[in-house]
Amino acid sequence: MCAITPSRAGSFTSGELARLANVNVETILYYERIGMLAVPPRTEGGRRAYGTAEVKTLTFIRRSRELGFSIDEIRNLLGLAKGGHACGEVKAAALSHLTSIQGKIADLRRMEQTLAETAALCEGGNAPRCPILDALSK
Amino acid sequence: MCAITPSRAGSFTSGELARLANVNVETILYYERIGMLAVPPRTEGGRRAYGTAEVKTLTFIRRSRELGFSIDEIRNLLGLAKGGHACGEVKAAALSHLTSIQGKIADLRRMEQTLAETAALCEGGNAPRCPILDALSK
DNA sequence: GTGCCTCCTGTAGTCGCTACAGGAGCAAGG
DNA sequence: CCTTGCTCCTGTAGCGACTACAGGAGGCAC
Repeated sequence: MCAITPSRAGSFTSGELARLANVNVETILYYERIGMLAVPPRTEGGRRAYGTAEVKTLTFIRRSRELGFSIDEIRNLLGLAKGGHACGEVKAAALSHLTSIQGKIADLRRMEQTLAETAALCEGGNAPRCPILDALSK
Repeated sequence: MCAITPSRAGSFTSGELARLANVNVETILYYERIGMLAVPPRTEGGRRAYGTAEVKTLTFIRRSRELGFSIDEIRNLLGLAKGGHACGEVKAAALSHLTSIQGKIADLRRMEQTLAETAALCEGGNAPRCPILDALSK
């Protein structure tokens, strides 16, 4: 499962962290810049040295992003996770996000519906007037 | 329906066009900048003077955006509309876009499902460990 | 005349990265 | 010891589709 071992005792480079958490190195640097990841200590050579906690945090961020949470929402969740015992607030955030996802689904279904109806009006071929184009300029 | 009349004989200012097509003035300027709207003639005072064709074009763009077409896709559709008799290509574009919308819906439904399952694990309250947070860092 | 509204130009910000450029270090192979 | 190639570093610019100003001019009503 975990084929990547730390290059130095107990610390990972940014590339190793990237592979472990399944994100790009550039994304890690970006997260550091915007304050999503703590600034890590450096090795003597000036390279970033991460621990296993960062692997967890970064994986948390990636999973949350995959579920459509915004960076700000995730920042919030991380804050709650740090504080501990805020399960109620976490659940509320999750349910609120769920609602917004359902809203987006509803929007897309309306688009799908309209587009399907409109496309159905059209025979294709080389007709001089296209009912799809007509429908779009109303 | 059409409460806005041209301020000069047969031509609209950018503000009038904006209200007619239901977009922001800034959006019109932006579209001009990126070549989506033709550069209009100016009045003596230096203001843009649009005709009814621009109302149609801009409405077309807005409606297409509402259906989730990208600016580039719309540029394409406008090109086809200009050429005339390209009904087949228009229909193909519409169906291809429909497929991509359906893909997005499927993505969101997966998110919805995962999020709902995850949220259901959680009792809320002030529990020390939160199953939602746990699920997110795996 | 004076206040307000619209219009103009131009630039910078949004979100979440991605893609470079240009330089330094580090490990393996010859 | 030297080269080769990989990774790492910093910093900046680009994407898409706008939005939000700043700063100035013109025009209309009171």
